[in-house]
Amino acid sequence: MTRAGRTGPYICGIDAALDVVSGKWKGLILWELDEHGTRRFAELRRGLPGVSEKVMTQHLREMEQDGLIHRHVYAEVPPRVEYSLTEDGRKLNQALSPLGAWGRERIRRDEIALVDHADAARMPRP
Amino acid sequence: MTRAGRTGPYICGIDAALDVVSGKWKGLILWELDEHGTRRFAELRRGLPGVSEKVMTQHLREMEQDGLIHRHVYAEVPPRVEYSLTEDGRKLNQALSPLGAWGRERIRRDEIALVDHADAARMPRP
DNA sequence: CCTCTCACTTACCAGAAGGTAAGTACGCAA
DNA sequence: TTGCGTACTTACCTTCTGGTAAGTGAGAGG
Repeated sequence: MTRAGRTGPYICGIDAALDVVSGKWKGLILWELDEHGTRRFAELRRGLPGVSEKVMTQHLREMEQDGLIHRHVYAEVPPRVEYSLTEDGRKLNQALSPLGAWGRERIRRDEIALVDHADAARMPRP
Repeated sequence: MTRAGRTGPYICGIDAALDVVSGKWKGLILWELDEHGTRRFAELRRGLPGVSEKVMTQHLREMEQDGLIHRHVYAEVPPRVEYSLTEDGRKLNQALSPLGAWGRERIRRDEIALVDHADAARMPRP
């Protein structure tokens, strides 16, 4: 019931953690911000091919409420908004890395197809 | 498109891993099975207060398809079915533990309420 | 005889999540 | 003047998820 109480109550820590990452693009947003440090709305969106603007803002707002990211608005025209990870967000990302390794291993082993982003920047993903 | 291709394709490893744990009770099922080694359907269900039978079977079937758990049916009357983790499931559980730690820390810090299971066995949760 | 247990299955329903498409207010480039 | 880019918001629609309630079929216990 504190400021961070977007949902819950929780049964255990995993429950609480999963709740916070379980949006279709949240893992990717976390990873993008960890890679680049600071990103603007449109940059971030270009990094996640397929997100709609609506869901993008929804996710970002929730992650801000959950204390995972900072949102800095510059009073300029045209508008400029920059997103970056909080300490908590960075820690979450670190906690996610073994999970990423597990997933990558399973993709490799089972030869599950990865999406082909012809236009997206090609870089290693978590 | 192999036998394990319940969903996908995936953008990254985290994506693949989250897909496999993202059912309301899957984290708990994983943890219960890791704790007890082998559990029958009704035992498992009693360990997760609130699951419906329908969702319980759904989750178990999906986790079996995903290669996380074994399902052993004894040809007896009354029916007996035992569930246990596969090697892959055990590894996933290990990969989830930093996430659990992160979540527990956040619960502690923010004093988010945990559900009170008056009837459930009281033991530490991940 | 009635009820409970086991491990489900089925039909139905409510709410959440995510997608599309359009609108907004402003400046700058062509 | 038309369109583009910025960072959104809003309305609407579809799909997914999980919940309830009931049925199944045989055996064991009161």
